[in-house]
Amino acid sequence: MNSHVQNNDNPIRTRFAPSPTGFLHIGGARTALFNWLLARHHGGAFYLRIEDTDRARSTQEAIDAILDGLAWLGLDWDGDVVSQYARAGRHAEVAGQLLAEGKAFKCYCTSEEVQELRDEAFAQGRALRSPWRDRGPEEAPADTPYVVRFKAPDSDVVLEDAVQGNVRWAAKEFDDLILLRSDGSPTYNLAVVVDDHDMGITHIVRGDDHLVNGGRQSQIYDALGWDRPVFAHVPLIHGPDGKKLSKRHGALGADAYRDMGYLPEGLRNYLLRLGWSHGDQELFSDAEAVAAFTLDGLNKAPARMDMDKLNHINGHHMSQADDARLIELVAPFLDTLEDRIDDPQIVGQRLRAAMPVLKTRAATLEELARQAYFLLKPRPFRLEGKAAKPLNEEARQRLYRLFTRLGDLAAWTEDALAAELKNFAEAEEVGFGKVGQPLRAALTAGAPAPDLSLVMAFLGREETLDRIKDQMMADA
RNA sequence: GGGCCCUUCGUCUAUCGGUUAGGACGCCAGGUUUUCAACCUGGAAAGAGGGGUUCGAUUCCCCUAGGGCCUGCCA
Repeated sequence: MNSHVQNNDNPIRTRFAPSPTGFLHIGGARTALFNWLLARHHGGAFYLRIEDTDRARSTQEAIDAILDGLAWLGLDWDGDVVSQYARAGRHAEVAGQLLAEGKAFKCYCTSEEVQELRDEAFAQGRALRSPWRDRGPEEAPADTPYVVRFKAPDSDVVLEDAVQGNVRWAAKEFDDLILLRSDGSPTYNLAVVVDDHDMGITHIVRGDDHLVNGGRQSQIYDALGWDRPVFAHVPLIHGPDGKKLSKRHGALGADAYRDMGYLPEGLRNYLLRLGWSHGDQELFSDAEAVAAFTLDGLNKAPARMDMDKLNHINGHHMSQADDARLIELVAPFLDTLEDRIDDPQIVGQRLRAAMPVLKTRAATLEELARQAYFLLKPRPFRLEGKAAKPLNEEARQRLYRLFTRLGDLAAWTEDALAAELKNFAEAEEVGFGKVGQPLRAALTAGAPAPDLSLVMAFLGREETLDRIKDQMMADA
């Protein structure tokens, strides 16, 4: 048990709080996953809040993309989505309280003055301090715009982070940060603290790019006399080169992974193991993940994206997935295949028969479609190049004899077919290759496919015999 | 410039002072073999460098190097 587990009187409440300036990228997806898992593990609640206080950069498209991404990943949130912008009044109210208590002040500096102060602070290796923090309101110039700044405390700051441990900063490292802009709107650090407090958030799991903000926000919690939540700053995901994750290295939206044919549970499992571990266990079902996830397993070092491992893990979940669901999910990928049978009844029949086998052979839905293609190839088809090679005159005559025997076969099952092929090869007094190669060519034209007895079982007697006949009758 | 965080096989990681440093992906070899996969067996592969502390350091401390984050009237 870790020290952050809450008792039943104080259930865990987590949140994911993206700013709607783009899609749900892979790092955000992982952060959301951790928060979701933590809440589900403890039987708590997981909330979604959109940090849209920057009106110029927030878009409805981005909000929709994030919601879609979360929904696809299966990370369901509790309650309504909270808009931070809609809570601006409450933020201003809290800022007013801080002002009244002398923990914040109005700063009348012009942007030029601030720039000068900043340069000076920078040169001295300390954070910015506004001269207005100690001036009385009587000195305030009339009709001059002001911002409300937090009066940075003089004491050092210690953040007790569940992942990073205790992190300490000297008081001079934190500036008098702006709480309310000159137009009265709240800034990030104020809004986050107020919202997390009001929403009853107990655990904040987010990227460690917010670690310093955790220090700043701690000061605000303390100034307000509010209990600080548990902070857990998780390392960011890096690209394969160890540098910041770039688009070509997988910094894609969740929808891009969906379009590449990954299963949500596959991506979830992969993301879970990126920066979190549970002994030697690599593969997790959803139930296992929920049961095993605690903050203890979180790692401190950044992890790199590895598509090979994603493929492997996704492949495992493919083989575990429900057949009917896969048939549905693979449809759009089948549509990208050229020249295929599209009779829904035949397609459905063959896919249902073959799916239990096909799904163990593919890492993604895209690959599953390629593996299924041999089922949907319209006949008659012409063999070309390598695929045509096994079909010499001798092989054609042998195929004819096989054709006859298969036509008489009583039961058209995998076992019966396997036995029949074996018997046939023995009767012909040839190695199985002399039978299998031409037969495979005739049935699949070189397309990837499973064992031949399975191929024939999936295709059915009629289609199998027709495909063989096609090649017996084809021009040499 | 300042502050903070990070550093075990190529990659993801286990190890909570004493291990032949374990597992997974990938890779290599072999097996299976009727295509492509899958699968099975085996193999190569790691504590960034330097100081300490200790009977003993991957593990604790310091320095260096490398990487990252913050230093906005962005979040």
